[in-house]
Amino acid sequence: MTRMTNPLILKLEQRDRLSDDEKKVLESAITRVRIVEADEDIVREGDRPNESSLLLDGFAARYKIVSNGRRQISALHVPGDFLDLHSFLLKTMDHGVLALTTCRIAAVPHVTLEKITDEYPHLTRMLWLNTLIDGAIHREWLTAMGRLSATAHMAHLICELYLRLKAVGRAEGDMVQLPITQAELGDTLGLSTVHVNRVLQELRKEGLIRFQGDALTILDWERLKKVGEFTSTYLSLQNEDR
Amino acid sequence: MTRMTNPLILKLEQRDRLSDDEKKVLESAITRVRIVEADEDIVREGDRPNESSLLLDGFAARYKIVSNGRRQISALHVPGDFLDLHSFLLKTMDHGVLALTTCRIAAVPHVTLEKITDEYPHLTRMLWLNTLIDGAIHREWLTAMGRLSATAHMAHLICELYLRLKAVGRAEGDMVQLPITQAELGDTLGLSTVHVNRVLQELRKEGLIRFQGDALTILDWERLKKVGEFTSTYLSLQNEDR
DNA sequence: TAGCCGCACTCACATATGTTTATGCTCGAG
DNA sequence: CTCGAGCATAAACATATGTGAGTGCGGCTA
Repeated sequence: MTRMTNPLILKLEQRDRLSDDEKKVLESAITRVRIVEADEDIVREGDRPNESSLLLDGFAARYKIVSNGRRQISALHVPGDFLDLHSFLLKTMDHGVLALTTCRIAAVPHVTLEKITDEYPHLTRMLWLNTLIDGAIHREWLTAMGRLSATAHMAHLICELYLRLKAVGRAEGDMVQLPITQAELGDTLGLSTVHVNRVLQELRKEGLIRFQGDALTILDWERLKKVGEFTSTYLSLQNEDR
Repeated sequence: MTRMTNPLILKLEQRDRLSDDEKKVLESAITRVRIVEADEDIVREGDRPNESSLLLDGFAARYKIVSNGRRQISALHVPGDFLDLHSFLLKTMDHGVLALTTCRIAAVPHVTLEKITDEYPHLTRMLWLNTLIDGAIHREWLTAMGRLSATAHMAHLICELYLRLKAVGRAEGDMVQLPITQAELGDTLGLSTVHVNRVLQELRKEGLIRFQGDALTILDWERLKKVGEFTSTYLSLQNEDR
């Protein structure tokens, strides 16, 4: 059940080389590990955390509630993702983070992060990079939301999640476990659940995906990418000096 | 015509104290200043810049083009903003940046940024913060785009731009110069220009704004904020230790 | 083993926003 | 002083997506 490697290290090592020293620093940055049950808040809007949460296992989402009770999910997180690394410098949370499934979460104190920025420049850049990738994903979502059809947007999201899960070793061939309800997908894409349903059926009918229970299978990667106008550049999956 | 203070310093000093030393480093980080005419690209998608562009004067936008030629603007920039600080670590541009008006742009070499991360931890955190604010704005736009009506979204954008311009000393009372066409606003909000027009007229009719030529005047700040469900937390306008 | 709850799925209908096409400013170029 | 380009505005009509009100299945829980 316990993973060998800290999934954050796995994630960062895909983007650049980490020294043994840096890995040790990251490992020891974790103070405590806790479990958060599905549908519980991990951080709340308005909080001023003194530690950042690293997702070790499970799925989580950043979200905001607007006046009429509608919800928008602005980020979906998979193991290896920092959920609120930005709270280290932004201080006040401008959104909440909730567990979509049972989550295993490691805490990294902000004082430790500060120490890293004081003493480990390259590691600092890697953490900075981590938040920059979040930003790149936000921009991609904005484009998809503003200018793609609902179907294309959904295809795009599926491509992204598949690659991100694969990058942290959570894909089994063409299949990933994606324990997200259609209502949650709607809150992510800015759609009603009814329309999410319509759109998923279209992707299924086109033979692009299978989605039974939590198991999402990519049936035709090339066509799915084309429908979703997906290119993976923004995920920075290249390993290079940073 | 020339501004006394580097507007980046103005922007950062709103968020935390900068030492004289840090300010000197920022000032001398600039190699050359260039002018880019309206509608010209400042950086192109796919580029791998070895310097980042700091906007000294003018308006600029990050954008992406999708298959059918439609365009989505994922960020609007005002003086003091870094246009592609993220290219320092992301390396490859996943979007273009274009000048909306004539722009005065300073170049900061990536080698200089690397040196800053090696030697100036606090200044590094301030630059990191700068990109985190970009990210916070992206999230806010996602929420507005996904869950607000077109009218509310427009009101929200206007509130944000007003505050951001004011924060770098570009507001004259309730008025700001906003040289952005309705087509560009549409590409920002994910709307057609026709609908942008409808929505602006509604805001005018409601007595919330005046928008003549480039001059945007806030007539009723409180109601505009309410219509746009706007709270400024995400802009991190608080001065505190970071 | 019954019953309930969450979730996927449906249908009929409503509407916010898009599309197409056209008009008339305003301002700069010549 | 005229012309044309770019932009804001307008009206008629089209459509993607939302809303409201269900049904039914599968898996917990008592």
